[in-house]
Amino acid sequence: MALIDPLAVEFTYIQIANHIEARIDVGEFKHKLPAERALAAEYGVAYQTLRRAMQVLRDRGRIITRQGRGTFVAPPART
Amino acid sequence: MALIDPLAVEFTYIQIANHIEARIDVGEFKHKLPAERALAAEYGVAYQTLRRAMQVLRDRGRIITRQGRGTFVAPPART
DNA sequence: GGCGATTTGTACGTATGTATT
DNA sequence: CAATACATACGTACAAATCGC
Repeated sequence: MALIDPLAVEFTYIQIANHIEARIDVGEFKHKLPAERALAAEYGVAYQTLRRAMQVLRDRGRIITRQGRGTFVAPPART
Repeated sequence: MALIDPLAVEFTYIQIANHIEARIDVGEFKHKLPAERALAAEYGVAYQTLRRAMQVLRDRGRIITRQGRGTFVAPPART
């Protein structure tokens, strides 16, 4: 599965952020997400690159991260 | 001048962000800031660490960064 | 309370790409 | 076209918080 294309228009960390967000939307991740380093390995990117993607999702309000605990799906924002 | 103390309570990139912000406030930087790599060398930290500090200042609304052009002091926010 | 395992956080140094001058 | 300057990406090491035993 050619998930990440380094030559794509979108940057790697944006592609990953979008992909993880889709996995949240589809219900694959309901509560706790895999460890950052596990996700980095899964996507075949550097840890710091995956951290960037996570930062994007935090900015989008989709995840909540706590040191030592993990990363969790954020409750849907009230509309 | 022991600018950055790796053993301080604040993280390196926060210390640097605060220090650069003070230099802006004091009028040392009025328009254009030195290049990121020059600042990294001046503070004796890695380029990516200085980039983090700059991100903090962008978040604080103190600077504006443009690829290929440089980093500039942001006009004061209206109150 | 201690200890180890797990997980996120910071920091480093480097390479390459992209935009501006 | 060359020099300058910001942007992304990699891989690594160590620190800090949390959890289970």
